[in-house]
Amino acid sequence: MRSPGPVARSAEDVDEAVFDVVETIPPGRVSTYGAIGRLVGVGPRRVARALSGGGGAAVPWHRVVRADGTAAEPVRVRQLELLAGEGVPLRGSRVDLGAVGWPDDGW
DNA sequence: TAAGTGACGGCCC
DNA sequence: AGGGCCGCCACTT
Repeated sequence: MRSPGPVARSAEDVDEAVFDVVETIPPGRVSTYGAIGRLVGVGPRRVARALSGGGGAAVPWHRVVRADGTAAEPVRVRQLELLAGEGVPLRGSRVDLGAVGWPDDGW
């Protein structure tokens, strides 16, 4: 029928899937590369690669941080700035995922 | 084809 | 709490 085994999606489709999920993150909430990857069905590094390629102004890339709550080096300053700007509580230069993590542990 | 690289993550010390 | 190691995976050289 459609796909015989491991979902053979094109690289572009994976990017789209990642952007789609990221756009679902509510303002004031923050997710991680690993969490997004789990929802999409790819590894965290693949998610990072998708976001590094841009994606469009509609994609709130700043709501995606590392599993330990720190921001990726190339965008660290800018990202913390944007997060603080939308009311995300920061502990130093680290996001408190226990408080604003998304999705909720139920996923 | 092999080796290097990166917006990562989990484990161990 | 901080830092090193190694595994992962797609892309580049």
